[in-house]
Amino acid sequence: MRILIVEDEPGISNFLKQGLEEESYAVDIAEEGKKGLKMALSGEYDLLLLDWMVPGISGIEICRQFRKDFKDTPVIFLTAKDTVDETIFGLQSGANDYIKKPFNFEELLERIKVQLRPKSGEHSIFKLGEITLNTSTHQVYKAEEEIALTQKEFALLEYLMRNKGLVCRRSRIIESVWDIHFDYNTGVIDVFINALRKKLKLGKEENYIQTVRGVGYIAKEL
Amino acid sequence: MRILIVEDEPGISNFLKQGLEEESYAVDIAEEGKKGLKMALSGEYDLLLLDWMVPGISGIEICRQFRKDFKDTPVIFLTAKDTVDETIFGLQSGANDYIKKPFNFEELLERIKVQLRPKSGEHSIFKLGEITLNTSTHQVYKAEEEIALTQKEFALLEYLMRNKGLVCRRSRIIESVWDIHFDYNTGVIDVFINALRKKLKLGKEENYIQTVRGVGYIAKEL
DNA sequence: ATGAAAATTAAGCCAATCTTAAGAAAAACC
DNA sequence: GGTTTTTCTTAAGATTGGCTTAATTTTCAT
Repeated sequence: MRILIVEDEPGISNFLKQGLEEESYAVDIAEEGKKGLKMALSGEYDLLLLDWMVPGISGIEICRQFRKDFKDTPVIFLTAKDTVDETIFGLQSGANDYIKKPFNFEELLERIKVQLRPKSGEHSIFKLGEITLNTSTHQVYKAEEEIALTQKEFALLEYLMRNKGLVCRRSRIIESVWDIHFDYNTGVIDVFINALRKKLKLGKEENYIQTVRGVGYIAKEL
Repeated sequence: MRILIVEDEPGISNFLKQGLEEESYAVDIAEEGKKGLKMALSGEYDLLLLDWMVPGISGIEICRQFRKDFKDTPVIFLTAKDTVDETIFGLQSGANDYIKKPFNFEELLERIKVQLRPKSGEHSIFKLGEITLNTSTHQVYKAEEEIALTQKEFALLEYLMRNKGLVCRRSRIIESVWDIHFDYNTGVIDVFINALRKKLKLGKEENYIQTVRGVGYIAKEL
């Protein structure tokens, strides 16, 4: 899941970026309005976090422009203002939610999850055979045993399990998990798939993570 | 732990009742708003599950009324709606969480546990291996020996022990222990973790406080 | 059998964390 | 009020462990 933050205060944006990345979202930051709008219109993002006041174009204007092309991508405003009028104005310009600064990170996270849930059917717990992955506690179990995974391993497994039963193309994986949008002819994915299979002890009997030659990988029940 | 469900569809409420009882919660059901509010106000319950739409009084109104008298009892909304307004109203009326129908039972269970966790802190004594932490006397023991901790050290250890077995993200720690809601890329947490490990004499043999690279820390039994 | 794709392994680099120490802030004391 | 003591925070160097690359081996499809 990719999130774009349009916010000119590095303190806030970096805090958000770090926090959200710990929740395994891929996060980009635009510090200025025009650039933010341009990036948003690229269509690469699943959710927008807009500051009300940014240099260049205002958050409202970005939202309105963005809505012309993207009807379904959720937009959340970060706002210092909390008058009813501003709020209504923001919602009318097409925002899905707003949160007042200073905000509690967990609340923001909940709201982000709510916005993304309808699209992705997000649950914090995913299952694949006897493998259980819990995004909120960042833990993975195979049967009763806890499996220690690194961040990238976790993010990759989460991506595969989120898309259980669907073939995941290498290009998509590298985009979502690594946030790379250009050429990717390295073997990173292979290495991490390898690590996952090893740590999860997936033999030929239980190859929950199968390779789809020339395309990518698929996580599926046997 | 007693849970009250206010929900008019017998299918859903009975499903919940059965599932929750298997998890050894005591569950009562109110099928109608006014009765639900009355039962809730009896003060016998540790948690409320409110359907958004019930005959009589709406879930929101129940929540609001209930909050007047009970500030600490968690309320979770079961809602078919997920529009912005409803969500905001729900949270503003004092709900602690909400979950959208149709929901995953395990997810609901997780959320219930999260809400009830702080209450189990009423015991005020937490244990982690041979470490004992008593919030009411503000004392920490390792085996028989008392360990003198400073405020922040104590707060950090308490946070970790309250969340025993769960990965604690750095962003959450800095929010809960330091009350910092913005940029936090200082090494404060590291320093205090270090101090804790030193004072508690945690070597590689008994690393009750483990670091989870890129995410945070976890307190767990070995 | 052959070439392309994927699996596997090892090694260097880089970033996260640990550790230490010193300065700043707060609390306790006189 | 000022001094001392304790605690908190910052910063810098050392260390660890994860990420990535790249080279080699294996597998697969034609």
